[in-house]
Parts: sequence; structure tokens; C-alpha cells
Amino acid sequence: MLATMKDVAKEAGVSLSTVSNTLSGNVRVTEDTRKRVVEASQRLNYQKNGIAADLKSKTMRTIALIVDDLAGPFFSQFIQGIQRVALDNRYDVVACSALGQKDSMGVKFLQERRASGAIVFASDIAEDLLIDSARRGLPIVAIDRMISNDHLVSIAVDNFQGGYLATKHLIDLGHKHIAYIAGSNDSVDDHERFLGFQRALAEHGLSPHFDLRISGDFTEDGGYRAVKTLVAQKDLPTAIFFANDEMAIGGLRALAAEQISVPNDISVVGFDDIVLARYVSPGLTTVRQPIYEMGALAMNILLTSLLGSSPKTTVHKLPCELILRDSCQRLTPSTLS
Amino acid sequence: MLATMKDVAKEAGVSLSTVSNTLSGNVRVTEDTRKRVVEASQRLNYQKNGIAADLKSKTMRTIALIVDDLAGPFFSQFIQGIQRVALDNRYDVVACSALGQKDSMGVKFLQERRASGAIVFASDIAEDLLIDSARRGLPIVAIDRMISNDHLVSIAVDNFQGGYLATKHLIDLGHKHIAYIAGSNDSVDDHERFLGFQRALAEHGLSPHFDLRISGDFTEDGGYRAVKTLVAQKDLPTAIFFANDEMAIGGLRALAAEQISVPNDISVVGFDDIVLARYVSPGLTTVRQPIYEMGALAMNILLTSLLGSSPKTTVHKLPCELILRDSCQRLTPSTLS
DNA sequence: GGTTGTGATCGAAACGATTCAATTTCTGGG
DNA sequence: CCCAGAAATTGAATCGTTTCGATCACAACC
Repeated sequence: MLATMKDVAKEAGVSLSTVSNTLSGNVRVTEDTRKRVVEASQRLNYQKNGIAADLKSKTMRTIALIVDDLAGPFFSQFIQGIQRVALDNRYDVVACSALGQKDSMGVKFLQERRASGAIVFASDIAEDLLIDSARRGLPIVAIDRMISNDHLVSIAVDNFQGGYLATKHLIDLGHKHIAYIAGSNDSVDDHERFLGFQRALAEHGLSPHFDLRISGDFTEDGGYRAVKTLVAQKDLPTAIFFANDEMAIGGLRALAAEQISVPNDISVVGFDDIVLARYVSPGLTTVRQPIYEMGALAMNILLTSLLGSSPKTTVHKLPCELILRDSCQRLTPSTLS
Repeated sequence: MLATMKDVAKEAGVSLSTVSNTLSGNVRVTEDTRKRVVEASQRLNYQKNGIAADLKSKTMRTIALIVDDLAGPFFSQFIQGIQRVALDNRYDVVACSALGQKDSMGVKFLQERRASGAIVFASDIAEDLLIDSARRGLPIVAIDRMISNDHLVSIAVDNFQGGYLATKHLIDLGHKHIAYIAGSNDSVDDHERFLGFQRALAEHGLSPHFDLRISGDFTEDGGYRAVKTLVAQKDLPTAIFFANDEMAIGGLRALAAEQISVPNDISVVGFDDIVLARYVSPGLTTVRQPIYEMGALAMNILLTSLLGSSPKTTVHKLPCELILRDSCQRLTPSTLS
């Protein structure tokens, strides 16, 4: 049905290897045969089979980017960082989702030698699988993990430092009653942010506004509900630190609904610096994760790993940055509670 | 270096085909040999080579999703529509960008039989290439184009209808002086939206507020500047229709800066319904493109095409939907200009 | 005990390219 | 005109699977 190189060879009256040489351009051929081959391939509608080529040459220059959700809020910046570096080094990137249980495309790439290396930003992928694939020789950079071995390097954001940063900022503005709205209980990220929060308070002889941590599921609605409960408990803090921006935005909505002015009555800090954070009103002060930088770094590490040198650092932690907008205010005597 | 099935066969003391049968699970084997094979493969750290498997079986159940920019504003919803359908039909999706000139991964997928089918949402890919690849037998669904042939189907949003819808809405609210802020001159989408705009006006005996079409490059800053020029010309319309949301949002910013109240003084409509449109203030009334639906439809069409039946419709047009928010208001006598 | 049937295992041929050593063709110098 | 050496071309092996017809083992049946 479909023409192969063999067919082209016959049609052009040359050998199979000459066709390969001509079409790949790796070996010099006479202008005359070149023309014959090209014409024959056009006549037959020949189309290269990249799969076969990859199988033989064993060097596909392809990086698999595996993510939970190709549609997530970070994905966009993250991949930009990767693409940039990959392109400069003539590597290709294919993105695939970890969605779909045990036989998602992501898993397939990890298990079936379909790529030269992988960058994994997917909590859905089991840690064992990563370790296993790496042990079998696939260079992997894992984002948001703390594991490493011979072919496996991790990159994570310093959530502790981020949490510390945000809290310190509020304290510097004079706040003493600060509430923390958590994401979920089983999230390490959340936990570390919380530890940073606690540390900053402790350093200034303060303690969290509430002992019980209210959780907002990392969702906008969750943030909304969390603030509503906070309000219902009557004992309002002067500042709230949300474990992510989505919740903070839900929180802002709830505060507006309760006629509580931000930042006059309450200061608010989020985490992540999602695009929306700039656009809500008031603009949300938040902690930016260096997502683009993470992508670029991940790709760079992978490249060195691909070149055979085993990296010295095995777990990288990237610092966060505080983004100041309009949702925080210096505490004035009138708002002291 | 790396163990192959052959090695496993030797280690387990069975034939190569038995290993294949065992591991693939397609053929029954004795529990005893199964155990022997599995253990041998673990001992040798065997890992399947998916490339070789694909080459032999010729049926990879992989769909290539080719986009200009994996980070674009639509991408997210679009891929959700695709994934959903693909997953239900046990197809895998890999996303790759058209970024990178002639030998981007996208082009590679189109030219080298690396996928069973492709969905292309990338203006960077030349039309010829699509037609050519389709002619060679690769089923393709192209988004935002108007081409078709044997294995090529196009899906596009009905920009004309969308433009009409938005304009009609403004007219129904009593507006007679409506300006159109264009995206770019060489965009077909833009042009069709403009035609819809004109048609709605014409049907009501109106003409555009300005003859000259101000262009805003489809960017937020462009929208900002466009409104500034509009204001500088002193002769303000009572409503503005922006060719996309980004520009509309820039426009809102400019209007706010000029102390012109939306929707009291001027009504504004955008196009696209990007996520941000909900969050700007006032909430942006806009025309929603059925992106998710487009993804799902694309995948469905591809599936039927993959099953061998050539589709009856070759170019699909999907209608837009008006999303009402707070940036439009019925024209009251006081705002008549 | 020989025949038949069934299920497990095996051998060998693909799949479609790349690659390298071997061979043929071409070139120019003596 | 012949020969050495370079350039172009060829043949054959290989990449790691899948697949299918052939073989083998074994139990059931008359």
C-alpha cells in the first residue's frame, strides 16, 4: 500500500542504501542519482517512517514532558522555559498527560524507551515508577519531588522560604494576628508553606491566629467558604495568608460580600502568582513561584544528564519571590483588634 | 547494554516468541513459564522498546495534537475536549508545538508516520503541508481553516455569526454609534468578525462609527492604545466591539484611565471569553467560542476517519454564544451623543 | 495402543529504516 | 594506457519487536 524506501529504490533503479543516503543527506551522491531518487519518491508518494528510523538509529532527540494536566495554570509558563532550551539544543519536546491511570501516555513514555529523557511534573505518577525508570537508564528530571538517584534529579520550589517570605511581609507591616488558610492536609507543598509561616511567626514571638487550620481544598470556592467560617467565628485576624491564589481570590470575594475592605480592614497574601492575581481587585499580593526558570533549569539539567555527566546536585530548591500588589496594608491603630 | 526480549528468552530458557506472548498477554501461557519469564525479565531489568513494537504492529493508537503554542489561552480548554474523547476510545494524545521552523516536532509528526492521526491548531503549519500529508494517507482535522480533501477535515468557529451576535446585542440595547477595534489586517478571523459586525449594522440601517478601522494587534496594549486614539479623536461612540478579549481588557483599562465609566458611558463587548473576562471589572460581556466542543468534535471526526469511513461534511462551522456580563448597558437618553 | 484434538511453545519472517564494510566507477598523473 | 586513490554505490547485517504457521506435548476417547 504505502511506498517504502525499497519501492523507491526499485523505481529509481538504485539500491536501497543509495535511497537512504540521498534522502538523509548524510552521504554525497551524484546530482544525477539524487534527481532520480527524488523523482521516484515523489512519483510513489513516498513518506519516511520516522518510527523505523528511530528504531535503527537509537537517538531520537526527543524529550517527553509529562504533566498531570496539560491544561493546568502553570503548564503554560513551564513549557516555555523548557521549549526555549530544548530548541536551542535541537531537541524536540512532546507533551503528554499522566491522565488515564496505569496506561496513560505518560507512563508509556517512561516505560517504553520512547524518549531520550523525561521531565515529569505530575503528581499522578508514582514515585516508584520514576525511580524504576531512572534506574533502567532513562534520564529524568522530576518537578516538585525530593527524590534522586543515578539518572533522576529533582527540582522543587522552596515552599518553606515562600511561606516565610509572605508571613514576614505581613509581620513587617505590623500584623500580629495572622490566619493561615491551608490547601489540603496531604499536600507536602502546603505543609511546607505552613512551616515557613510558623517559623516567621515564631521568630517574632507570635503564634498563629487560630490553632485549627482551616482548609480550602486549594479551590476558589474552598477559599470562599474558609473566609465565611472565619467570619462566623467572629474573631477576625488582621491578615490572612492563603496557601494558594485560587483560594485567596475566593477569599477576596467572600470578604467583599461581607463588606470587609481589603486591604483597609484585612490584608491578604496568596501564593503562586497566577495570571489572575494581577487582575482581581484589589491586585493580589502573592508569592511567585519561578515556574519559567524551573522549566529552563529542568531542561538544562536533563541536557547535561543526556551528555553522560552525572549531575553533582541531586535536589534543587528554587527560591520564591514576593510580588507586591494592593491587597496588603500597614496596620494602623484603627484596625487593631 | 540494555536487555532485550532475546536476552530475557535466553535467561528464562524459552523462545523469543514465548517472551513476547507472555509479556503482551495476548496469548495464553502456562503459569509456570509466565513466572519464569517475568522473573527473568526482572532479573535483567528488561524494559520494552515501544518504538520497535509500534514499528511491527503498525497501529500505535496515537493522535498528534499540533499547536502553535502549547501555552496559548485556548489550548487548555481545547485539549480537554480532545483528551476526553480520546481516552474513552483508548487513544493516546501527544501534544507538540509547531514552533521551530521547518523541522518542528509538529512537522515531524505530519511527515513521518509517527501518529495514527493529527489535530492541527497551528497557523504556523503551511496549508500545503497539511494537504500533502493528508493525501499521503494521514487523517487530519485542521482547526480554523477552510480546506478539505480525502483525509482532511476542517473545523472553524463561525466568526461572522459571532461578530453579528455581539453587534446585534449592542443594537438591541439601543446603541447606534458603535466602533469596531480590529485585531490585525491579515487575520481572516478578524475580517469575518468585522463582516458580521457590518451586516448587523446594515440590517438596522446603521453604519460603523468610524470608517477607518483602528487596529489593536490583538494585544492588551494594542486595545489600550486604540481606545486612547479613539478618545483623542473626541467623537466617542456609545459602544465598542473589540475583536478579542485581550484588546477589550486593555480598552477597559484605558477607559478607566480616562474616567469614562463602563457601562454607564460606554458599553464594551469582547470576543473569545478568555478566563480573565470574568474577573476584570466590570465583567466583560463577550462572545464565547466553543473551544471545548471544538476539541471534542475534532477528536470524534478523527475517530470516524480512523475507522475508514470518509466523513460527509468536510468543513464544519461551530456557532458562537453570547456571554452576558456587566460591560454593556441599555442606552439611556442621557448618554445619547 | 493408536488416533484425534487442544493448548502451549517455537522458528522464522516481517516491519522500514540506518550503517558500514566491500565493491564498483571515476579521476588524474605518470 | 595503466594504476592508484578518491568518490559513489551496493549488500548485508541490524535495531527489538510482533505474528503466524508449524511443531510438540499431553490428555481423552474408542
